[in-house]
Amino acid sequence: MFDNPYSTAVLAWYETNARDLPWRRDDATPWSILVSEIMLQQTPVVRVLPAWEAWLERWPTPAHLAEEPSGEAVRMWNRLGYPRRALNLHAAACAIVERHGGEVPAAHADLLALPGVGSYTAAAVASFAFGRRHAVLDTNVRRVLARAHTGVQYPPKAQTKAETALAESLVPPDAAVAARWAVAVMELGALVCTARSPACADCPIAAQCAWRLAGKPAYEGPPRRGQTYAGTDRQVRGRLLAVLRESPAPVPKSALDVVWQEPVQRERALDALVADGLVDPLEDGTYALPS
DNA sequence: AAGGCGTGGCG
DNA sequence: TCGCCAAGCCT
Repeated sequence: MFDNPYSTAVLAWYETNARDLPWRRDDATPWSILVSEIMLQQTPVVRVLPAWEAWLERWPTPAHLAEEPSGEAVRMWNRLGYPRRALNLHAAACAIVERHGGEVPAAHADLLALPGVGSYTAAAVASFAFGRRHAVLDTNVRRVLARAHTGVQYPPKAQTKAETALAESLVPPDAAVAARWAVAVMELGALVCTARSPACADCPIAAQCAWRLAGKPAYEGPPRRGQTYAGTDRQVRGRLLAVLRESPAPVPKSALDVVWQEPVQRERALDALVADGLVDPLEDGTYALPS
């Protein structure tokens, strides 16, 4: 039996508080929505906006991207971070052309089969682009439900079955309403029920929020591990790839060697980039983005 | 299933 | 300052 005590207030709040994001406009396509979802994985909206515009200007359909070498996708990705997403998007475009006649599929299972598309992204695209009824559970929604429903400040580090079950129990029966609920509760988490300083005074469900009613108890549990960056392989990979992105031609290894002093770590990072398909070692000893 | 994978802004 | 955080995915 469906009982979502938050949906009416959250939906009404969304009507007047939603951001005007380009991938939410009427002229957004399933492809442009898929691109936005991949770009938004672990990446703030403000940084995605210009990248999304440029990407769709150049590749307005999956077929346009599929025609190009994967390295062009990596180059276009610029400094968005996690560049394997560019490779995934290129491979997804190829798969969409080969398996779906160039049209982004609407079925969750078909979306899930695309590289770089996990359960969240598949549900988001099915919901936002096609109006399908799915639980859309991202970090924003997890935080809202942790607070409003469970009464704790933060969700657990790894997503649990209980969270999935809760999210599914809250999906409105009607598909169109469900899609609206999905984007609305995400937006609430992004704008009001934020991680560091939630604006409870502006929250449409503050009166029903279990965490607020309990006096906003502080998070209890294992320390949430922060990802260090300086000195890691990730930083080295980032520097190596930046050299290749910025060079229109293949580069000699000496151009890569200068970005990191320590040779063992440098070689390990380069080997990993090659293994990941982000870098192509050419026969003449130079390196390039993949073709 | 815990940890790797980029980047940059903010409190 | 520097740790935390930002519409996760993959192995």
